[in-house]
Amino acid sequence: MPKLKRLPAKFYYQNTFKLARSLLGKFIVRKIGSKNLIGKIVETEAYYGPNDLASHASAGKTERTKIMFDKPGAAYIYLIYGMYYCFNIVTEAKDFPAAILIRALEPINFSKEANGPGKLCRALKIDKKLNGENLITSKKLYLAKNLKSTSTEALKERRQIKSAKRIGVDYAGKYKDKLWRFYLKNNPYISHK
DNA sequence: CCTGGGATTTTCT
DNA sequence: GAAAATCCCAGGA
Repeated sequence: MPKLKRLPAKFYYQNTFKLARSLLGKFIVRKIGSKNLIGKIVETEAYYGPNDLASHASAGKTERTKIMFDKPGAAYIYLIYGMYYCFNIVTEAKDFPAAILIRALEPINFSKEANGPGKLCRALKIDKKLNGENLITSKKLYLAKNLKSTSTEALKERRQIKSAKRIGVDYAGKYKDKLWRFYLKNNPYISHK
């Protein structure tokens, strides 16, 4: 088990695309009762700004999407296809809508599959009750890094980052082919190749 | 390898 | 009333 340290507010205050890459190799900690479920992030997707047609925020600020306009470090969680929740991390300054969808985790101390945004939320028991949760202060859900990771290990992992088209957004016009999905090359837990 | 459909419900038009 | 940032299963090539 890696020794983990919660990521500070500062971590979330960086450009969305940089952050989407920085998140790879970091850990999600989900506390349920006295137990922690821990997974390593291996795949992310960026949704950026009011013009990105793949983003919910392109339709404007609504009851559902208002969290995307919040400050960095908020959790945006929504129900998709009537069955699955998706977990996102809000980025960019207040009132600029952007978020990063966490698409896949490598399970560290649990056995359920988490290779896909819906499966990930099912495995970590993330639902709408956690929508708007502040990841910087929350006791139930937060992000962390490996305290013992050396700089050479971190560098090695950085070199494993690949980018690709986002999944399931063929309707998004000129935004559908943006290479805004990021994943760790050769990691067996990513949702798509 | 690929394509298509069903499950299930919130959200927006 | 249709669509949706998904997943799983069946069937065809």
